[in-house]
Amino acid sequence: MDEMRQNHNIFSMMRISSVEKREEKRELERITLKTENFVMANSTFITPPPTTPSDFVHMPNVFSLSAPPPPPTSSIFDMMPCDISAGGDQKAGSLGFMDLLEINQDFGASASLFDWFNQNPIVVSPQQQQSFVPSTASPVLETSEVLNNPATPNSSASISSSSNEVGEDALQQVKAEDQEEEQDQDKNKKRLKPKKRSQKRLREPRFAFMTKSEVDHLDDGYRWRKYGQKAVKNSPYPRSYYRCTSAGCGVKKRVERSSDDPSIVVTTYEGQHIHPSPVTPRGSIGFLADSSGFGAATSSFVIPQPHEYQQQHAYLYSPSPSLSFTSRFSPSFLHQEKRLESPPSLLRDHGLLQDIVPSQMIRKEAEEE
DNA sequence: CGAATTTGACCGGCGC
DNA sequence: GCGCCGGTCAAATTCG
Repeated sequence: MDEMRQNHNIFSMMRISSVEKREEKRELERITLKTENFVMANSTFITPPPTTPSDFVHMPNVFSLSAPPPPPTSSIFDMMPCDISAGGDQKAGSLGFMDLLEINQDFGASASLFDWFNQNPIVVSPQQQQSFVPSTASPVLETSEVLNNPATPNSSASISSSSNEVGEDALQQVKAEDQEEEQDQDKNKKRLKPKKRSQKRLREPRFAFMTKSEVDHLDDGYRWRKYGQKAVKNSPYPRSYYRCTSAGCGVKKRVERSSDDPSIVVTTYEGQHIHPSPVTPRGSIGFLADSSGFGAATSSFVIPQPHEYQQQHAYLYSPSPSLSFTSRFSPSFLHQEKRLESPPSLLRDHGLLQDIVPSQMIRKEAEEE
């Protein structure tokens, strides 16, 4: 486990809307791949310690597509191809990969990310998800597909109510219909019997990570079962689909390798684990065991943050007050180093934290002000 | 032998 | 309506 983990270095992540317009999705993917050109060109990321993904970057799923990508640098921060202020999916999202990374979090007054989520239920209605207008609205939104996950006791499902009831009704109706149809068609072989698919699929919040790894399927402490693989358009590399093997847990993830840079793996989580990680990595507890960010988080990780990093995060993720979620949420992804037992200087020696404060970033900050 | 993976078919949404 | 495409299913196959 640790060994595998050490071979993976997450250098970016982005949040992905659960209800994406295809256009947005394609653009997102395009940009996602583009980012690889900006990332850590000089870094090898072979053996980061388990707690080193200091190059974690939070990226809202809806980028400012018009924003030109930054020039290539070796900085993890410079790679961000988007204007965070463009808003984006502000739902609470998946964080499970943090488990793998043993990343510590700090959510201000909250004892943990999970606590923070509990205190700040963030969900997005499909309408809101589709528009994603950078707004000054509170990140706390109403109704979410998240709520449609019947097996998500720890999520903010309590807000959902009506949508859930409707969903259950529909499900029962669909089930009844399925029974009838299956009786008629069960003699048919493969794939001819209609399944519950007739129910409109409701997407869970998605959360994507870009990692630099030679291994496609990153070990994040959960057990996954591969259920599909598809060729990716414009890419020689296939996309693999995995599902959490725990009973009742509908978390999925898909893994694909960048066509531009085969060393880069894009892992997208969807849904929320309803169970703790079956494999609890050393020093990993609490919400980290939940890849969705909502689930079975119980512990707290409140570790003093280096002031300098907070400043960076403020710059990176809260260019506007409207991003209260993002600005509070995402910076913590950059705080993995908080938990490091070794000082940052050590990491720099390994090339892990170098350029953590790129000069270019500082310039940008000055420009924006 | 059970679990996991592979893989081609199928489903459903979406754009034209 | 049709075709494309992402996502899923499930039988067949492989693996441990």
